[in-house]
Amino acid sequence: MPSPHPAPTPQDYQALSEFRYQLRRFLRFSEDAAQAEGLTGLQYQLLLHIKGNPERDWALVGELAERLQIQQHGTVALVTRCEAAGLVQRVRSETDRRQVQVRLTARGEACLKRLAALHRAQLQSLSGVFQVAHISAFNDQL
Amino acid sequence: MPSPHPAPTPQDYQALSEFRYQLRRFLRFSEDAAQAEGLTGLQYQLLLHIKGNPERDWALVGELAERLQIQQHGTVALVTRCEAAGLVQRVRSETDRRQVQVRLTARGEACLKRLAALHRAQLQSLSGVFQVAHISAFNDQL
DNA sequence: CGCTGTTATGTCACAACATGATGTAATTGG
DNA sequence: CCAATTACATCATGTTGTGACATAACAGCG
Repeated sequence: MPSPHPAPTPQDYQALSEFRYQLRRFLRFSEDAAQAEGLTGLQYQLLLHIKGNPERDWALVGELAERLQIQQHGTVALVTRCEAAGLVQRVRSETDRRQVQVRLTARGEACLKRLAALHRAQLQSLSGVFQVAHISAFNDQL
Repeated sequence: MPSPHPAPTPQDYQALSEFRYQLRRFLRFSEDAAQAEGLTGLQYQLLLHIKGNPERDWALVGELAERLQIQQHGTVALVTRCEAAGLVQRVRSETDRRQVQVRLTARGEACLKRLAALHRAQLQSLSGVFQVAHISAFNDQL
């Protein structure tokens, strides 16, 4: 058994290509929106994951690394850039002095608020786009 | 009117954060799968967009730039790296000698075939994940 | 035909990003 | 109290994406 998967059909290639295209278009929108606020796409995502935690208004470096799916030391560098840009603030944990709590500054919060509103609107207008690729091309075959 | 959008709710932030998290997880899968074949995620996408064209078995640099949503000269560099890796081949167009047709090599085609099969399986198993974020959290409010 | 503007690709320098290798301080477990 | 682990950090390195710019080929027009 050389391959555990059946060979992709021409329709598979087309659907995968279209899916990645739509994905890139959304990420491009996100990147451009972030840059209009003076930040990068990654910096926006970092702020988003701090604010997106339902339990606390801060996040640990390691938690952010998991949400961003990058290495911890990549996150360290990103937090440093965000801190230099005045978007977040490092606070040493009282209970465990190894930990660093990353908190939003007022400026970070304001940027995030505007960007999140834009993204919410964009995703609402895109409802269905991401499904199209895999539902119509893949699930139809099931 | 300072803002054309209503302020995001805590649920909006959570849903946006979760959506980007799932997106990153998928992209991480894609990146890892590509690296297991010895290429990068971008290189896989380039191959995919060549093969994903229903009309031809090649693509112009400019067309690839649009599908990848990056600048043309960024695409030039990517094509050069793919060519160096033996995945694609540049062919000057006969009809318009400004144009360069990017074609898959046998090796590129083989890598792509395996990666596309993996991605198809992964997306099938993910059916619903991308919807979850914006359908459940956004569309419910409409 | 020759001039101009546009299109398609390419080059170069630069900053952001992601990783591997490695380090340091704080906490935990025996 | 020592060893192992955890959390964060630094450094050097390679990839990536962009802006500024260059080159070559086509297209339209007088």
